[in-house]
Amino acid sequence: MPPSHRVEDADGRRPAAPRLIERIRAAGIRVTGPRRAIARVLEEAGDHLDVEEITRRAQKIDPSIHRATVYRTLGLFKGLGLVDELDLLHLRGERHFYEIRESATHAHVICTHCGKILEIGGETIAAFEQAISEETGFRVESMRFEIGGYCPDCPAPPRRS
Amino acid sequence: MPPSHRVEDADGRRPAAPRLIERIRAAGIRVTGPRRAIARVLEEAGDHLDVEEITRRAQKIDPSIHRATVYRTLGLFKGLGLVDELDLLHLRGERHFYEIRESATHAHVICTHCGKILEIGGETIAAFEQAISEETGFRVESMRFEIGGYCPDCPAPPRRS
DNA sequence: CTAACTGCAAACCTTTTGCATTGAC
DNA sequence: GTCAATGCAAAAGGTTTGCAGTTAG
Repeated sequence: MPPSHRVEDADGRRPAAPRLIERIRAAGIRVTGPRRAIARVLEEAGDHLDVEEITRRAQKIDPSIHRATVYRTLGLFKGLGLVDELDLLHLRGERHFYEIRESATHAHVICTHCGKILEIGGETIAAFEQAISEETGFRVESMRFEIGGYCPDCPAPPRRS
Repeated sequence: MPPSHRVEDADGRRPAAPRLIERIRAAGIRVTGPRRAIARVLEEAGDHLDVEEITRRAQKIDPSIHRATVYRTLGLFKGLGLVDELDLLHLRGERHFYEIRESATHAHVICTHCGKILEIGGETIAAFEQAISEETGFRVESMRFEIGGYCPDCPAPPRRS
């Protein structure tokens, strides 16, 4: 599997990232150098980043930013509902990945052979959420979909029944 | 949150567990004491167990069974497609939970307030899998659904919009 | 008999925490 | 000025691994 997750958007759309820092300020939370840097890293990322990579990129902006701060900041952003945490089927160990929370929920479809990740959104997901709400009576707050399989470019082994 | 996950089956159905050990033997893999014990623990479990709990229960059968063996055995079972690994939205830290793979995929719907877990299967899931296959061209091998929200018995905070 | 499996202990890796210092508002 | 945020280092928590002894087939 490749070292980085190239993400392809199933329908070619890439929604503009909301300005994280403005939303933090609006929430009455202090705007600091590290938070600014980490927000910028997330906004400029074209793929899912793990903490190590976020730290590396944030340190290009300010080398004194510490790993612990990255963890705390991501926890903060997550608590505010600004980012989502993924683990991508643990295909790359225990590390977690982060992405800015898009307006709509989407599923991650992961090729277990080549590591390619597709994101699926739209009507399929909306209909599913609706069905879950109706069946369970839950008020759904977050959905995590991680789907593994073989992409059209990869040789799939014969089905073990 | 309660210390153990009582699982409620949305439609009252609890499918009979396949006999893990027979499937292991059929796969030409050695049947040993620890594997027998761990398989039995999984088959008798009414809820999702983490490694610590599986180890504890397996040790009731044979006290010499070691944690490392439990990890290795679960990895083996997982590789054979006999069990699934969950993380239940990380609501209980980084530990992973295991369950026997049922014939059909199901979603875990988790109340983030009281920890209750509902399992949803059936037509809703089948239709979703079908839609994903068609949209992506992937051959879907496994799906992990972890949905968080408030169950009907728990007070939901007002929506932050 | 031999390769696969196990128990044990140590190593590993990611994430969290306590504390003194710094900095945003 | 005050309380929140940060850097650092150490601890925690879960999982993996090397190795020598054991065992299933």
